[in-house]
Amino acid sequence: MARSYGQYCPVARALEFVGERWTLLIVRELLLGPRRFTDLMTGLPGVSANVLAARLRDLEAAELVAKRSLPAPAASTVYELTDHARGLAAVVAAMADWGMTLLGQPATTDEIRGAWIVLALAVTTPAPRGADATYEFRLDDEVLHVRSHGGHLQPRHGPAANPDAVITMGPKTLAAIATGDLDPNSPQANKLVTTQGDSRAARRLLMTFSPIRS
Amino acid sequence: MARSYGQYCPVARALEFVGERWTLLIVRELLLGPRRFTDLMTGLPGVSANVLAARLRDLEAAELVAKRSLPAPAASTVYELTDHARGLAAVVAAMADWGMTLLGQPATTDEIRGAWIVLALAVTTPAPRGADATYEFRLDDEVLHVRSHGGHLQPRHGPAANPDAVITMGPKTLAAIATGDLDPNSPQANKLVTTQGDSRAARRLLMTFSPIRS
DNA sequence: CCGCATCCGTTTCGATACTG
DNA sequence: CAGTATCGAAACGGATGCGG
Repeated sequence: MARSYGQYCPVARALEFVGERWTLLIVRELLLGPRRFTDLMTGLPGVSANVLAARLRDLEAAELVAKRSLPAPAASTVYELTDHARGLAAVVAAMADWGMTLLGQPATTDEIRGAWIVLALAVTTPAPRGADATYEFRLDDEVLHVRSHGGHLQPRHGPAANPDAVITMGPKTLAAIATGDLDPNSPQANKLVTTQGDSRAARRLLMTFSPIRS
Repeated sequence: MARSYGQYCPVARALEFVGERWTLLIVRELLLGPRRFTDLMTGLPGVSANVLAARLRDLEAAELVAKRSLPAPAASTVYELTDHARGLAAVVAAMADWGMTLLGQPATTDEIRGAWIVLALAVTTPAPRGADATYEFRLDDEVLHVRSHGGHLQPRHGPAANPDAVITMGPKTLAAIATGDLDPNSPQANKLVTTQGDSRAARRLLMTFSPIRS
């Protein structure tokens, strides 16, 4: 298990479980749904297999992650968050909110995944209550969807079963909207973003993703 | 500087700044006000001087911490958070909130500081708007105060200039209230807690610190 | 005393290679 | 696909030393 801080403090205790390198990023990946080992490897470029395996072992021992065997044809195992670990969504959200302010321009060595931006936006953006809807995002070859439900935006891996709107763009374009570098209402954004289905709702969602400018 | 994750993701970026061991606990200490190097050493039992010095150097380089020289008589330097770093209060709050659920009983090797519990409670507890008040806490030899202002509870090191109420107890008693192991209205709590000044308000504050039981 | 810097043994990380 | 084995590099932790 992880090294203790020897402090009777909730913050220190939380860090003993998720404070090690890569751990919170694994949680980030699993917040969008169950994943296989190799899915996590590709979603976490830079991590090495032994570290990932060690973290998953520790998280499983702490009952924050459960290993589940998929039924018949798929013959594979997936990792998923337990209910207790889903409480970490607030921690990841706070990190995403603060981290957005210092994201800046991507370094040449930075990998970009649409899932990371979608997650950050979804967990930090309040959704209108009572107006449930599902949006599918296609960001290069990544497909995800976001469900607006109960005042929250719930992001998920994979396509939506019955999306109200489909939004297609590059992950960098979405990042530019998130950082405020690109106004989703600008003609420039219109060239970079394609919407299908309820385009009006899709536009409204993208506008809520744009930070308030002073 | 800290090692990069090589990911263009707000969460990863935040972790590059505050994800290393001890860093977020240093922020925890500084959220209650400026501190000298040795203050931080005693507030962070277990940290070694070289690691603390290294973290402070990195935080200063990232402009999250500023080193300030105290005027004439005190002839000393203090570290304090910059405005940007104060945005981490939300991260620490989320950690404290989640960590509270797994705090349990203190291990025999655990140090206990009243400041840790007061901070955790203050940042996770909503305060009534429009009813500003100042509470002084005396937890063994530690003295802190909490100001209710604008719907938030602002914790601080040291005594209050003009407290509405003074609350005296052991840090473990406060922790027991925080975890729900002790009902602040119980006769047992009455024996362990002393209040001066506006005792009614003090009781109300302690009740808001108690988690909702199901 | 305060605020570190230096040294050194131990632990952890990261990259690559290898296996059922 | 899902990891384990190995090994050099980096980080951590504890002790000591030292200038202001």
